[in-house]
Amino acid sequence: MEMQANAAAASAQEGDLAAVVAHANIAVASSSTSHPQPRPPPPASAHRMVPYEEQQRRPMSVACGVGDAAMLEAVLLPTVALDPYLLPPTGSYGLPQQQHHQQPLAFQISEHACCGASAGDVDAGEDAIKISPPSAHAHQMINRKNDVRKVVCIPAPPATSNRAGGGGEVIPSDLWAWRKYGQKPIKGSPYPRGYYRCSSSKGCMARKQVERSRSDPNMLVITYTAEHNHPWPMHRNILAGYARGHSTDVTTSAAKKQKITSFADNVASSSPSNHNNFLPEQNVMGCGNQTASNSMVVAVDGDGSTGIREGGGLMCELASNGVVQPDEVFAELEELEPDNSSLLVNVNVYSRGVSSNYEWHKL
DNA sequence: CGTCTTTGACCTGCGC
DNA sequence: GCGCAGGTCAAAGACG
Repeated sequence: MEMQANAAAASAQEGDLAAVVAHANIAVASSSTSHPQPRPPPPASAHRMVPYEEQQRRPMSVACGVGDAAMLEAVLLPTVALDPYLLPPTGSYGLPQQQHHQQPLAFQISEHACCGASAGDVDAGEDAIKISPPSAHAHQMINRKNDVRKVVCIPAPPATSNRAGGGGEVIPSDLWAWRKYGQKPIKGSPYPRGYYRCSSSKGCMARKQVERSRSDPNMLVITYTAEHNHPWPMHRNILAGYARGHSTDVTTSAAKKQKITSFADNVASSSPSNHNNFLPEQNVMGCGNQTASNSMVVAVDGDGSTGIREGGGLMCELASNGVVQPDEVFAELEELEPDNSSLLVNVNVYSRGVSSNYEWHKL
């Protein structure tokens, strides 16, 4: 366990974004795949709002401006239950059930999310992550085939033309392995819509559509359709997707990929006991210790009335007694991946001088 | 070699 | 029934 956690930290020190993300993924995957069984619905407590006053009272809090669901996922996943369309399993797949219930879950998903009535008419005017809660019917769409969709609006990285003839869209990873199977121009929108399906499992019906908001090109509208019917992806699929998908935007090399793959393979082939060692005590991003004071709040508000918000961005606050220190990880990310920093949506990191205290602000 | 993106063709649902 | 638009398929080629 310790060795693997150290490997993650060591990789972070080497400044490889892909490796860091991969390690985060793997840490989750190694835990989740220890319990390959159908995922239960997220607990109702997942959407409990924590008053701002309570957040302020919390010692050793972390406030982070986060604009990327993937970022949230990578950082917060081990202790957070989020939209099951977005996150890998955290219930029976992930944390042991007991700990899952003990978790003072405080991940906030606003019910004022901006998601529109249809994927083609989403107004993503708010500069914040907007995630439709699984239980909120107002944020579930029924398409013409009567399947439920969920829409996520996130700040979009700047469009690039990283491949000749390609759309050049930079899609923030949500850590599932997606394979693009189509792209269509959408009437009334200058931006094409990309179609992705889960590539982790052949039988998985999970799909997502990605397009820029026609009203706010700085926002990406991601529509998820169907759920994953398999555990959190691991081994090489997710890594291959990540490495390729960002290869032209993120500094990569054969050596780095080899490192990532090797790490993944090692984890994948390690014993179940090793898998369990990643979580929850020493998860990669240090949100692990399951104590009553270890909580996290993310408020995504549409009206500013709940949660904490600053400068129009998403504010996240958490108190962490984690083992691995995230400031190192994200400082490395920011330092070494300037071109990819947009994927992290300006998550500026600084330390307060106390090892377990961090603040991330969108400045 | 495996997995990926790209892209034109095809299929399907919906409105008129 | 027809046309439009959205969604999917599958072949070709790129990438590591």
